Amino acid sequence: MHEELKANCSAQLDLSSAELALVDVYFQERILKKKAFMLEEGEVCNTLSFVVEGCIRQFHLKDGDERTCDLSFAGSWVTDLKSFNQGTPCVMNHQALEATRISSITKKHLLALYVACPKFETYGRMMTEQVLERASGLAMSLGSDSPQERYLKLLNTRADLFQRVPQKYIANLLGISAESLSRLRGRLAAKR
Amino acid sequence: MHEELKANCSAQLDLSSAELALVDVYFQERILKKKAFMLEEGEVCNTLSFVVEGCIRQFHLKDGDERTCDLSFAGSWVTDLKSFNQGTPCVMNHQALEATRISSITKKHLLALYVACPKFETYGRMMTEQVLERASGLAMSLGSDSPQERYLKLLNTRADLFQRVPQKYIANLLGISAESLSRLRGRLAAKR
DNA sequence: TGAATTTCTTGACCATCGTCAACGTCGGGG
DNA sequence: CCCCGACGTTGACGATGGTCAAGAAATTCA
Repeated sequence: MHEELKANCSAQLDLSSAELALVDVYFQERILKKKAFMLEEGEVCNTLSFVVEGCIRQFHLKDGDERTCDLSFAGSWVTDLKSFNQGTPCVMNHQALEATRISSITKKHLLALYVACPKFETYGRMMTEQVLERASGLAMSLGSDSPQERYLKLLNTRADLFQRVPQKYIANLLGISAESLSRLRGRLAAKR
Repeated sequence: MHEELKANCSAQLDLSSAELALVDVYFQERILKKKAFMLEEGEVCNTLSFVVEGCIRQFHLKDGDERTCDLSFAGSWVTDLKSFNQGTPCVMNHQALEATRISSITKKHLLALYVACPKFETYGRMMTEQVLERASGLAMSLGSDSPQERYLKLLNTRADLFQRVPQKYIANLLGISAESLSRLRGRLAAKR
């Protein structure tokens, strides 16, 4: 149980096997069917989740249609940090794009885990940093790069996405419409 | 000394006057002349700064010209969080747009302050959350709203910016060129 | 105050984007 | 096995954006 999560913990923290066993105590495995929602806009996000396999899409509704803001795959942490921290309603829907398995911990359990083993606080801080870095990277790219540059960067770093995820979601992530992404790809293909 | 910072602390934490006095011990006031740099791209950011008065512009160079990514005014915290936390080189230049006064604390002093009075850890967490929320808000707006929507939102929430900050920097922040912002304003003005 | 610099606006031109609509393809569910 | 729906592509069109260049307006500084 929670093998992948434990491996991730062990890679970052120096934990005894007793400490590592705490993961089984406080985390819970959840299996989401394709298209199932992990969290809906307006709810309070009271869990922090580690994606074991599959993919979670974050989106919100803008004038009635969906805007995909992020995609998270195995090894990533997913939560609405503001909602989680402050208990306010969250802004994003979190939906499984594929059959997805996650290891989740509730806020209450997380705090208990911190008490049981303070080393995990370091881990918590690192999760926050991961989420923050992701957000600032997105903001910087959206503010400074052209759609084409963003597309090429994504293609270079995460070519696998295009095999797994419908392009319309990727287009959203790049800040353009699905049609524009299709044309952008066409233009680039024509050039060589 | 540090009156504004202390007021901000007191508003968020319940501190005795002895605890509040720690601010004077660990923080340092800095005065930046107009156009002075607080931090340059590539350096390690080892301070966390509270803007007392004035304005800090964050920008980075993209193909030789500047991209303003954020503007911070009195009451905001400024740092390159990733660089600060991990000791890596920062990505942004931080420049005073006006004569600016800040209360700064180094990483070393911050850790010492946490030891001297753990209540400040809560404050530290809140700073991180403020920075994170700012970054995600920017990312969401850049990904989902049109330049015009972003402009109108900014005008509604921070109309004062346009009195203080050159439009070319605001244009950058909105993700468009200075000329486009000028035209956008022209279009909107023509409509009423 | 007056000159120099910076900032803002405007024009011209082309590239790209969003939208609406139509159409072909593919894959899963009945 | 077939059909329906989701997905990707393409076309047309108007709107908007980027860039380069020039000039007007405002600000700065000596």
